[in-house]
Amino acid sequence: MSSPKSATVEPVNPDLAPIEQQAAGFEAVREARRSETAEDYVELIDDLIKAMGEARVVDVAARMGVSHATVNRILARLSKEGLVNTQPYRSIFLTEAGADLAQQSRERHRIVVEFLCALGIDEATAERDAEGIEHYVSTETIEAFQTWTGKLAK
Amino acid sequence: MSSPKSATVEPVNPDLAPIEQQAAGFEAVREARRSETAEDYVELIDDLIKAMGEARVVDVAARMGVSHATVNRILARLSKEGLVNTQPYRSIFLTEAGADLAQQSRERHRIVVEFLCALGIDEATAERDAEGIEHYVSTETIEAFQTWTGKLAK
DNA sequence: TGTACAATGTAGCCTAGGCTACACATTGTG
DNA sequence: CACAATGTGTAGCCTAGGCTACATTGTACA
Repeated sequence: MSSPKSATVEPVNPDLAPIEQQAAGFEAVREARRSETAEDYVELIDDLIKAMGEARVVDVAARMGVSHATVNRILARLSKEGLVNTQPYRSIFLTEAGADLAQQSRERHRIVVEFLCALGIDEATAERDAEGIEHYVSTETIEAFQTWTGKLAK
Repeated sequence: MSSPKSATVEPVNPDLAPIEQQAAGFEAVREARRSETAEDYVELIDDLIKAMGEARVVDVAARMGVSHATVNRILARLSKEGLVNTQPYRSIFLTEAGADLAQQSRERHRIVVEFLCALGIDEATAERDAEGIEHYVSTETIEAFQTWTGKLAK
């Protein structure tokens, strides 16, 4: 290496965050990413059941924009994790845990969208951004969003 | 299936978004996810170079909270994509494209953090949340954040 | 100068989540 | 009732990004 230095030490330069803190942050993001798929799927399945009476693989695939093979693979995982109940050639059902997660996800999603709209962002963009954002927002931030949506609305 | 229905058609129930629009949204999120790793790495590498004079695999690994093997694998991809220059056993350099990307990422990151802080969120939380959020925020929303940070600061 | 140690590189394994191609079920209809 | 069409399941391949274990290189110092 160009200059040997002792080892992985705290920065001489104070511009950088503490190592452990930064690493924990990235780990938290990776953790959030892991649950993202599950949240998106149970939320969509719940929407479909509410709106159409049932959730079918073909509809989930169309709305997620993926192949039905991908949906099947993910459903197998969600089933293993106790979020959905599936039987061959039957439509998809949420377990109680799955329904709870869907409910929470929908709520977070709603809060984020409403907040973005309160900032003056058009609804379509707010929807798109919320889809990506909602999984990475801490409880504190969600609460702040809620508070500010009320304040900005006046 | 429990009720046959014709096929994947527009919802009878109007609660659901149009299929193509929803699918495009999820596709956009997947697209953003693909560039997320690249952005995080070039930003970190740039930070390390600025703060310590060079970016080494061992430091990147410590700060990302992953093994050095993972860093090497990702550096190989970034190198293939023209974002970094690496030579065996030498420290890591950014290409011009990599430096540009780092600059943009840092800017987005800063805007998001400042906005969250303006909402009253403590800086540590703002930093953590920004790490996840910054990759999924549209240009419109970034601009709105900037505008509101000014307004809220008064 | 040799050698131990730290850093880097590499191989191989894993999960997640994409895909296509092909196999099998279900169901509406001729 | 049979069969075509649609939906569902499965196999196999790919990339990304985790890991551990082991090999190799560079550097510092005894």
